[in-house]
Amino acid sequence: MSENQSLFKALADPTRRQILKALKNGSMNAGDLSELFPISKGSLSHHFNLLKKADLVKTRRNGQQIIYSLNTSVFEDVTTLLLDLFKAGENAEDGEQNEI
Amino acid sequence: MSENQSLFKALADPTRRQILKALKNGSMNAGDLSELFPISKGSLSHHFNLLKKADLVKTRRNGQQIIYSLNTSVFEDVTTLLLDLFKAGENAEDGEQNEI
DNA sequence: AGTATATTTTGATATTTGTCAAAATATCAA
DNA sequence: TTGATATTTTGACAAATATCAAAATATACT
Repeated sequence: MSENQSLFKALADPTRRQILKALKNGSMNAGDLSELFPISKGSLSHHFNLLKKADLVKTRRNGQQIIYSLNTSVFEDVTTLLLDLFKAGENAEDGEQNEI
Repeated sequence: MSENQSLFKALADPTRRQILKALKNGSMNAGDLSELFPISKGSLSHHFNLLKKADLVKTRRNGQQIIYSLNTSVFEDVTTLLLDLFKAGENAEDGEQNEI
């Protein structure tokens, strides 16, 4: 799957958007995150995985825990992609046409 | 489906993003759009419908043709939603918390 | 080594999504 | 009104997705 596609797909699920929102003000481990959602830890882990593949979150391990945090640098990418979708005259330069 | 959800879902498909991109520099009718894509007109019409529900495109009829154009005002909404997802300290105001 | 805790992975399943072909609808033009 | 063109709608189907329970993995503690 293309990089952009995995990014848009990752944003298309409400649970994943809630996860991002929960991480806005600081990192959280998987267990604490799981208490915010009424789904199994397995399902949540699946969502973490998609967010990670889309480069929307970073992880580090601290002992038994996996700590998730936002990868805010991707935000700029999303903005660029949206501009590319909507704004006439703001096309990607030749040869670096953004994949849509 | 919530307004935001239909918006994110609509953006999650590559064909639909291509449609938006094709409309960036001006409106097009359904038939001309269909020549840009290797899928049936029925399938394309389905995509048009989702884009319309997400308020990403507007339509008008001109005789037998349906003319699609971008609804650029929604671009601001998307930007707001993304800020709400990523930027700490830029939360929606109380009582008008953005649905995610 | 053995047990407990945190998290991910796997396999199964129900739902959603994108697609096509064919039927239906709308408009135009003779 | 009849026929042609443009588009949407419908019904069927395959592929993708979200979910769960259970098994597997990784780390910590005694």
